[in-house]
Amino acid sequence: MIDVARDAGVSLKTVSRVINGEAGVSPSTVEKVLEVAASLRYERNDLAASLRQGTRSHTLGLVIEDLANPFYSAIAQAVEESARARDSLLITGSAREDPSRERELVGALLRRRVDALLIVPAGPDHRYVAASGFESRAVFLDRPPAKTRADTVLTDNEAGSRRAVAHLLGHGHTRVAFVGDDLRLYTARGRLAGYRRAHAAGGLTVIPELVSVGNGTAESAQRAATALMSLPRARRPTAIFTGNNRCTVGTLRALGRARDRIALVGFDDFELAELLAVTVVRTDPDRIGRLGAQLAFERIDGEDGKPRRVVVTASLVQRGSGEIPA
Amino acid sequence: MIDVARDAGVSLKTVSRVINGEAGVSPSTVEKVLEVAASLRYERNDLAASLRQGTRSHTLGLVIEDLANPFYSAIAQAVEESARARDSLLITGSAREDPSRERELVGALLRRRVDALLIVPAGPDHRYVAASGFESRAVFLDRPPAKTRADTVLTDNEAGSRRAVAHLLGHGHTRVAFVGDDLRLYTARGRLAGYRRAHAAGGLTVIPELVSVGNGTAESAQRAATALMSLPRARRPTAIFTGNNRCTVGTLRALGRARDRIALVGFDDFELAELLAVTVVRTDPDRIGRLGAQLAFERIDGEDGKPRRVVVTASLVQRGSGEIPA
DNA sequence: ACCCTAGATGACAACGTTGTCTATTGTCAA
DNA sequence: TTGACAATAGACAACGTTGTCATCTAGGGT
Repeated sequence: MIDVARDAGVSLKTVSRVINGEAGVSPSTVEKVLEVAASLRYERNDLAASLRQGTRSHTLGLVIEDLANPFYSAIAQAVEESARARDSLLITGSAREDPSRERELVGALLRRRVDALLIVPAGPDHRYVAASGFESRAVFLDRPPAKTRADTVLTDNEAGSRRAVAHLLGHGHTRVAFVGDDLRLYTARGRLAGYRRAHAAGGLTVIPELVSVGNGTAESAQRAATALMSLPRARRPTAIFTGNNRCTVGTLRALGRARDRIALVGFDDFELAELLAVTVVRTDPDRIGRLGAQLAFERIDGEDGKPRRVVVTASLVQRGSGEIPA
Repeated sequence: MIDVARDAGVSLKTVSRVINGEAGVSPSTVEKVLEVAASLRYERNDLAASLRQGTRSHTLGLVIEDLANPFYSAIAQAVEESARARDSLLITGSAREDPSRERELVGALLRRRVDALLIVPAGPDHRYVAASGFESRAVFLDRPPAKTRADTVLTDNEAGSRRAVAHLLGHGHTRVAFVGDDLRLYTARGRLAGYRRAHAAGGLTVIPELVSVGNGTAESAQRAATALMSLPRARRPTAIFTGNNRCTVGTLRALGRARDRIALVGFDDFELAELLAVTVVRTDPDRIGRLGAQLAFERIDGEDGKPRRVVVTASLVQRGSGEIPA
C-alpha cells in the first residue's frame, strides 16, 4: 500500500480510503489511486487489516471428525455456505475422533483469531474451551460439549431411533438387532437408548446378544452383522437397526444376498440408499451446519445470553428394507 | 503479551522469547512467564506474528467445486492432512462451478496471504491468477488451468476411459452409450475422447445418438439414461459408460431393475459401488490431494522451476456390472 | 477583507508480534 | 586487575493496515 501511495503521490491514508471505498476522496484521486493499485497488482493484506481493527477476522473455524465422511462434509459445506453469506472464510480441520488432535486444532484456530468456532467434539472434556474464555463463541455440532456449557446443535437421536425401531417392531419383528458405534460417542448412546425405549414401549425386553457395538468403522459393523447372521436360526435376528451410515454400509456388505430376508433400518441417510431401497432415519447435516453457523454469527453479533441448544428432528424415510415383515 | 510482560515484570521481548521457546532465557524467568501467561489465559496472536515475520502464514487455501461431493471432499481431506503435517491450516471454499465465485474465493485467499493455493478450477480463463503474480504458488487439481501455466495434478482421464470402454467392447458390445458431463469440463472432454479412442481402436464408429452430455447433475444423467433405454430395441445400447460419479448414480437410478441386462462401467469409484457390483474406473482423489499439497509445499520451500504436471492413473476395478456380455 | 464551513488530505499512533541491536551482568583466564 | 566473553535482558523499529485528529484549500456569506 505504501508503494501505491508513493506512486500515486498521495498519503497512505488516502490509499486506504480508496481501497476501502470510504467517502471523502475526490473522484480524480480515487481514479488515480485505483489505476496505480491495479498496475502494481496491489492486494490489500487482510491479516494486517484485521489486526489493526482488532475486532473481526472474518474467519470461522470448523473442527470436524472427518471431512471424507459425507455426513460431516455436508455439515462443512453448509457452514462454508453460511460463512460466505457473511463475507467470512472457513478454516477446517479434521480431528478424527482424537481428543488431543481436537484440542490442538482448537488452539491453532484460537491463535489464528477466528471469530467463532464450530466443533464436532471428540474429546471427553471441553473445559479447556471455557478456560480459553472462548466458550461463548463456540458452537458444538452433532454432539454436546462435555463438562462445559455452550451453544449446541443436536439431532434428536433417541426419538429418531425409537421411531425406527418401533417401525420394525410394528412389522412383527421381535428379534431386532442393534449394530452401533462405540458408546463413548454421544450419538451412539442416544441411538441405543432409543432402541431400548422402543422395546420397552412395545413390551419387549432387549436381547443382549443382539446388541453389538463396534469401533466406528464399516469393517467392524460388517463383522458384527456377520456374527449376528451366523447365530443359530432361533437366535438370529429378523431385523437390524444400524446406528450410523458407516454401520449401515458395513451391515449391508455383511448381509449381501440375504438383504431381502432381513429387515433393515439405518440411522443417517446416504447417497444411494434410495437405489438400495434402504429405509433410514434421515438426519439433516445441512440443517445442522446452517443452524450452527447461525448461532455462531449471532454470538459474533453480540448475543450474550445463556448457552442455547437446538435439536433437529430425524424422520423416517421408508424405502422397502424396513418394511420386510418378520 | 504486553500484559504478561507487565505482570511478570519483564520486557515484551522476553515474553516473546519464552512463548516461542527461544534460547537465552533463564529457567526461572521462563517459569515465571509461563505461569503468568497461563493465569492470564494468554494465547499468542498468530496473525500478528505472521504479519511481523512477513514470510509464512502457515495457511493453505483450497478452492474446490463442492465440499459435499465425495470426490472433492476426499481431496480436501487429503490436503488438510498434508497441511497439518506441515503445521499449516487449511482454508476451504466451494466454487460450485461458478467462475466468478472461484475468482472471488481466490482473491479472498490471496488477501488473506495463504502460503499457497490449491484450485479445482471452474473458470475458462486463469490469467487472473498469473496477473496476481501468484501462479508459482498455485496448484491446479483435477483440471488444468486455462490460458495459464502452473503446477497441475490430473487424472489420466483419456487412458482410464479408453480402458473402460475397451473392456466393454471386449465383452462383445457394439452399442456402448456414453452418459457424461458438460463438455466444457476438461475431465468430461478427456473421458469422451477416451470413449472415442476405444471405439477407433476396436474398429467401431461412435453412434451419435448413444452419446449424451448432461449438465453435471445426477438428474440430468438419469434423464439421459432413461432416454437411451427408451430407444427401440435395435437402436438401444447394450452397455453404458458413465463419465463421473454423479452420472453413474443417475444412470443407476434410471436403469432400476434393468441393471442386470445392461453392462455398465462408471468413471470414479464411490462408496457403495462394491455393494452394487458396479465396475468402475477408480480415480484417486486422496492421491490427487496429497500430490497437490506436496507440489504446493515444494513451491513454498523455494522450488522455482517450470510448472509441473503430475498425472495420476485411473485403474479398472471389475465388480460385475462391466462384465455383462452383449 | 473577514470568518466560517465543508471537503479533501495527511501525520501519527496503534494493533500484537518479532528481528536487530545494545546494555547489563557475572565468570573466567591472563 | 583487567579484558574478554557468554548469558540474559531490554529498547526500538518494523510488518501493513486503519482510527483519530490536524491541516489545508476553496468557496460562501457577511
